[in-house]
Amino acid sequence: MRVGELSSLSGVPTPTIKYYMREGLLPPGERTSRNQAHYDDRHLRRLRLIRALLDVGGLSVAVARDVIAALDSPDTGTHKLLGAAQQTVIRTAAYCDDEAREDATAEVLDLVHRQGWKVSADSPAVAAAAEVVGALRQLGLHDFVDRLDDYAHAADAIAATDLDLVRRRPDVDGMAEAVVLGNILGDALLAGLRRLAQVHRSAELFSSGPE
Amino acid sequence: MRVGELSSLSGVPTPTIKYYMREGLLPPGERTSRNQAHYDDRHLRRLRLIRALLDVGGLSVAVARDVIAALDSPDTGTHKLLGAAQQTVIRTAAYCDDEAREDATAEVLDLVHRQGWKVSADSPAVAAAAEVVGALRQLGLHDFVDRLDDYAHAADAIAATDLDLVRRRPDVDGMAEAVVLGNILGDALLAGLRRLAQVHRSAELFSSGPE
DNA sequence: CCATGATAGATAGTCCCGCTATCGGAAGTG
DNA sequence: CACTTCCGATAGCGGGACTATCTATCATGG
Repeated sequence: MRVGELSSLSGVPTPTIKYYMREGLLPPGERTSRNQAHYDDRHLRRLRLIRALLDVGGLSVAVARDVIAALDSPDTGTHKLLGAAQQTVIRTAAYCDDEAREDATAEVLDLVHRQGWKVSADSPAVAAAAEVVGALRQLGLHDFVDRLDDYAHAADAIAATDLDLVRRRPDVDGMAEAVVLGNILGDALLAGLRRLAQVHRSAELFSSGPE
Repeated sequence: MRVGELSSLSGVPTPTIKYYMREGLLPPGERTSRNQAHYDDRHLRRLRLIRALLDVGGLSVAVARDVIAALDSPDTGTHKLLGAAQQTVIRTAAYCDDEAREDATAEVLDLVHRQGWKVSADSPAVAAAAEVVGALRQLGLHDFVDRLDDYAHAADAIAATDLDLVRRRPDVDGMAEAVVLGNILGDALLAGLRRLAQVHRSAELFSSGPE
C-alpha cells in the first residue's frame, strides 16, 4: 500500500506519518522509484504501536523512539530488553535534595533486601523508587512509607504475572513486545484498576458519608 | 516571610512562584501594603506539594491546579475527593475506535462484577481501564487481557492499603492530601516497585541469558 | 500521451506549555 | 536618601508535536 492508504487505515494523518519516519519511529517503506514507496501491514502495526505508546502510555516521541529501537535491535536478550523498557519509564526528575535522596535510597535498598529481591543498588528502578520515597518523606507522609512493604508485595505479585506472560510468548519478537507494552500500557492499566478498586472500597467505607 | 525567602527555602525561582500564583496553584500572600505581602509555611508546604505533583507525579500545571482546587474545597467528603483525584489522572486519549471501546468497556465491567466491586458503569475509572484494554486488544496482546483478574487482584490489595492509610489519618485535611498524593505519587511508586520486582524475577528466570 | 493527482523529501511555520526576562512604580532598609 | 526588594503586568523564549507548503517526481486513465 502507499502512504494515503496507510493513513486512512491507521487514522494517522499523512504529514504525521512522514514526521514519525523522520523521527525514526517508523521505518521507511520499500522504495519502488524516486518518489514512490510501498508499505505493508508491519507498518500499520507499528503505527498502532506508536499511537498506543504516545496516547495510552503517555510517552514522548523521543522516548517512544528509544523503546522502538530496543524492540528492533536483534541482539536483545529479554533481560536486557527489560532494562531498556525500564529506562523509558523512569522519570529523571530531581525532586528532593541529595541528602534526602540518599536516605530514601537506603530505605529502598532495605526494602529490596526485606523482599529478598536481588537487584543491584545502581539500578534505575531503585533511583526511581527512591525519588518517590524522598518526595513522600519531604511532604510528611511518613505513614505511607511505613507501608512500603505492602505495596512491594503487590508489586511482586504483578511482576510475577508480567514475567509469566512474557515467558509464555511463543516467539522472541512477541516477547519483546510483551515486555515493553506490558510495562508501559500495564502502568496505565494498573492505575485504572487501582482507581476502580478504590472506588469500591471507598464506597464501602464511607457509604454513610455525603452523597 | 517574603517572596525571596520563600524562593530560597523552596528552591523555586521567584518568577516561577509568581507564575504559580497567576495560574492559581498557589494562593496569594497576605497583603501588608500595595506592593508587599507575607507568606507563611503553608505557602512553603504548598510549593513543595506543587513540585511533587509536577516533578514526581508528572502532572501538567492545569491538572495540578484542579487537584489543588479539590484539596482546598471545604465541602470535600472523602469519597468525593477520591473522585476528584481520579479525574485528574485519567488520560483523555481516544486511542481506539468506538466499537473496540464498547467491547473493552463490557470486558472491564465483567471484571468488576467478577471482583465483586460495586462501581457505577459510567465511572471515569472504568473508561480509563477500558481504553487500555482496548489498546491491548487492538495490538493483539490478548493473553494480557486474559490475566486481567490477576492484575485486578493486585490492584485490590493496593487499594486496601490505600484506604487503610486514608482511614488512619487524624484530620480531614490530612485525609485529603493522603488521598491525592497517595494516588498520584503512589502510581509513580508502584511503577518503580514493579520494575524492581521485575528485575529480580527476570534475573532469576533468565540468569543463563546474556549478561 | 499528456493532464491530473498522489508521493517523497525538505523546509518552514504553528500552537501550546512551562517557565523566564524585563519594566514601572512603590515599599522596606541602612 | 541611596539601594535593594517587591508587586503586577506584559512580553519573550525554548522545546515538543505536529502541520503546511513547495518542488520534483511518478502513476494512471481518458
